[in-house]
Amino acid sequence: MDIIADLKWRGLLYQSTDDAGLQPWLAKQSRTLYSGFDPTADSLHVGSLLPLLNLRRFQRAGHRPIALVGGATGMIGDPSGKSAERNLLDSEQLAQNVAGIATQMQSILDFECGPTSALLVNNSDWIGQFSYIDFLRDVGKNFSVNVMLAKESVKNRIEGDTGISYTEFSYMLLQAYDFVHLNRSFGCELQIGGSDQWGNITAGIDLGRRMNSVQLYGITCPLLTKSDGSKMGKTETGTIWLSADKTSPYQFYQYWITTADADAGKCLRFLTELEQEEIESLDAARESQPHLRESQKRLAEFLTQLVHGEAGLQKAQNATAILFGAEIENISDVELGQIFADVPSAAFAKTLLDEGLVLIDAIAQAGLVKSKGEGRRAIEEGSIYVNNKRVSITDYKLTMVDLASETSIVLRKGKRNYAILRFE
RNA sequence: GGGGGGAUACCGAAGCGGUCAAACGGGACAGACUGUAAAUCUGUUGGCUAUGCCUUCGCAGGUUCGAAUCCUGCUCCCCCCA
Repeated sequence: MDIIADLKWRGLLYQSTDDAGLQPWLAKQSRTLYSGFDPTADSLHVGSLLPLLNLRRFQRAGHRPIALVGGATGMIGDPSGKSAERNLLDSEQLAQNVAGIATQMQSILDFECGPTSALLVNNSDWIGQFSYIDFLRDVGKNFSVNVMLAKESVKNRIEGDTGISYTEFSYMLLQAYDFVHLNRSFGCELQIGGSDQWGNITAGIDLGRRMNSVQLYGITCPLLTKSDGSKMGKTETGTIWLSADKTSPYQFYQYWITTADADAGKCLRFLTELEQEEIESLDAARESQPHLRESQKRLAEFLTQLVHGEAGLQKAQNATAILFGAEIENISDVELGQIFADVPSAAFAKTLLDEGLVLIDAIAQAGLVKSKGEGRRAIEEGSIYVNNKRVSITDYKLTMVDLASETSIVLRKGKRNYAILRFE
């Protein structure tokens, strides 16, 4: 199956600048394409997976991907899809972010495979060179404000209440120039991005025609949204990051395991490389035996392995097996330490166990509840577990018999909030 | 500059002298049911040394036995007129 057909059945092809011509054009020879990433943090998050995987699909189909990190444009802020003016990042923070993102991309794109090796570029390398006057003369001259005003991203902001600053208004020119620069430097001819990037992509194509007299291509994919309308990759507690330091492999795995049935099919198509046949059989299984949650398991497995490697996946699955298993007992400190590496913990003196440590105090200090009053309620409601065993005695005291390992007790509130108590 | 309205817990929003730690809705957190899903149902949602005590209704004062509620001043927000 060729790349376009693959994208199509996955539902990843939203718009393209040349529906008919694209397929033969890509089939003819290896092409160079790019997608941009915003360095708003020192790690990518789940939202970046989709474009990154798309680059990867193209790479596996024999094309050369370029991941562009917006070191320069990140200082401006893309108005597309945003209702308010962006906060600007300072250049030091930006450099740090770019570095962090670069290492993460290496697990997804192949940077050492000969002619189709992925490239990582930073647009501050060329945009930073420009003087304002030069930029206006060489690039700005090619833009019609009338056309720019008509672009969706700009129009929305002008018609909305927030308005748009001159800075963000100019964003489009920078991204358009990126495309032209990559075309000149690397022969890049195709830009891919989310559907909110359409205006920026076509701006780049126009500019390419004017400045380089070349025909460039662009395609967009749908934005990945959840069936309930909320954003993929965000939870109430925060963003799901690709960095193991920010989101542990276990948490990452768990995020996908709990994917709603309604979203699972879409996620499998958008975010995995499973074959059509397998995905369709997972669809069927989800219909007939939803409780087995095969789709969610495959999804979590694929993505955790991709982002955190085989070792990360192992850790996540191990932790899952124990945490969602039966009562925890006869486990070693070492095992416990690995499984609960990212779980908050509190340390106490071992002697406390002799007279007994009041459970309410323990869960409060471990951070499972905000106050003792809340802790009291939680126990009354039956939402507190010691070593995965429910305890509903309000004045329960932890003693030596509650140790799950040599020195630790595992506390849990609700389904999946854990804390470790260490007694040394 | 003139006139009017408003500020209440995570958010929205009632309350307009005592029975107010403050209705109701949303959210959140739990429990039941399930499949670590969705939907549904139930409970909880200021703190504590806990049948009581303490701190909260924009800020600072005041009236009163008693104030989120009344008065004075201040700060901020919205609307109308200039």
